[in-house]
Amino acid sequence: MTGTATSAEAERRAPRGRIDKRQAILDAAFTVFAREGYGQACVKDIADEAGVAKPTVYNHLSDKANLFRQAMAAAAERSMADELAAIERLRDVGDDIRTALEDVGHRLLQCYCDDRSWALRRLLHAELGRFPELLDTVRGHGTGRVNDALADRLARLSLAGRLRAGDPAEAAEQFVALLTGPIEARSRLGTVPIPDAELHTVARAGVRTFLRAYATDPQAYETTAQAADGTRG
Amino acid sequence: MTGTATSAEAERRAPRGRIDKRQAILDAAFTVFAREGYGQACVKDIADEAGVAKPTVYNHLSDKANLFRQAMAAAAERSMADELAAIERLRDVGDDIRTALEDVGHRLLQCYCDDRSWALRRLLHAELGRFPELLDTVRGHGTGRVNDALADRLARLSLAGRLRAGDPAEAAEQFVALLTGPIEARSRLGTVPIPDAELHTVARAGVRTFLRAYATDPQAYETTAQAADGTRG
DNA sequence: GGACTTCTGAACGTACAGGTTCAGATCCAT
DNA sequence: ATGGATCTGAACCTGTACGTTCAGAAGTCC
Repeated sequence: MTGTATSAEAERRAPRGRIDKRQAILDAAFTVFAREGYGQACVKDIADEAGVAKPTVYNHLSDKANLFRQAMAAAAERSMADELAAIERLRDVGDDIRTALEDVGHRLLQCYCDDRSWALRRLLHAELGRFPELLDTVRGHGTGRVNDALADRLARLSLAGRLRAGDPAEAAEQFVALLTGPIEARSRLGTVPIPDAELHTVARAGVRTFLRAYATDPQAYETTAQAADGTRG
Repeated sequence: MTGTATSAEAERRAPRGRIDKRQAILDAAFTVFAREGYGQACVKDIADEAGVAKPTVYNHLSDKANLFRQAMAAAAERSMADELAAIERLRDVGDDIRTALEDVGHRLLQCYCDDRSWALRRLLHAELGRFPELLDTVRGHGTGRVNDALADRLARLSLAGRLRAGDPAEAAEQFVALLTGPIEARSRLGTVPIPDAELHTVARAGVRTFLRAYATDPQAYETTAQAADGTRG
């Protein structure tokens, strides 16, 4: 479609003998798979998107299936790294747990609402039947590295007496659920962008409920102004 | 899978000419789409699954796309009816809100964990790009009929002074999130069956957190024994 | 510059799925 | 039983996508 030689095209074609086409192919593959789904995506489109000839794709990655697996793995790695980075912020909670949790919640929601992140989950759901091993690839082998990391942070907070004692894994589960659950519906499964203000609102609401249930002194937080959000579709 | 097979079998041998094959076709279509995904499912397989010739499929439902839409709509209707029925139980809460909520939570989780229900969500996620109108079909035009119904019930409970006042839609959102979030991970997106005991555990945990945050007198519930579950993968 | 590797573009073989056609069988109503 | 509707099974057409092949161009290393 964009096949005619524009200047942008010339630039993309410049490094021709380079070996780093692989990354471009994987990126393009994820883009196309995300747009079309595994079944409907065709390798030619991926090659075009990557600015590469079709045989080059088969040269670097043997199969369409393998191409899909690799692309998903790469996307998952990036996505997971972002979320883990967001959680790291809980390593040094100041005086205000509430603000810290809201901050982390907001960052997690930002990761979660990224286009690539939505696409990753959509493709995971979609192709789990055909690629069962994909679940471990994406979640990071276990209950999920994100949940585990969050559980670790919450456990430390419990130990420090800032949160109620209990199963940290369960608390992490519920914390994430309180954030992502509402987003799923509001964004219409990722098809509608959510303004950052609404992400804040959802994060605040989630953390409010979480703290009411998990704070050692829930009443302490009830004084804080919590109304007048009014961000709802 | 066996369900449709038997019904298809029964129809195949008894009345061959007359009968609404339509329902059999829609059932079979959903089964096959659930197993293969839209792109990889082929109409021949659906016809076979329904015990019907291929032209008959095209006779009743013009397109593969239309076939998909109709099959999804039918499955969604059934699924939504089940969930709404579960929520109806909140119309007459006795003395014990906690037990009532746990009961509803458990029933909702049972609906949610049904094979067809998982398949419906998987297909929705998967094909939302190609069939955007599907979201309204499945959720029931709006924030989701299930969420709305639940919000109605919670609003009444708030008005009766049994739950804290606040946005009922938000409470419903969070209630559902606290239930379904943990299930998503535990069942590995529906690929692993969850024993009913674990559903109970998750429902109890979700309701416990929900009530700590939303009950008018949270302390009243803290006396109840809540430990010794130990159901975790 | 020359040898070696990689990439390109286009063609090819193959397989398979969507959708149609048609003659014959089956069913329902009268 | 007869007529009309529906279903069947198989063949058929067509488009498309996977994966391969190959000659030649372009980059890389000596």
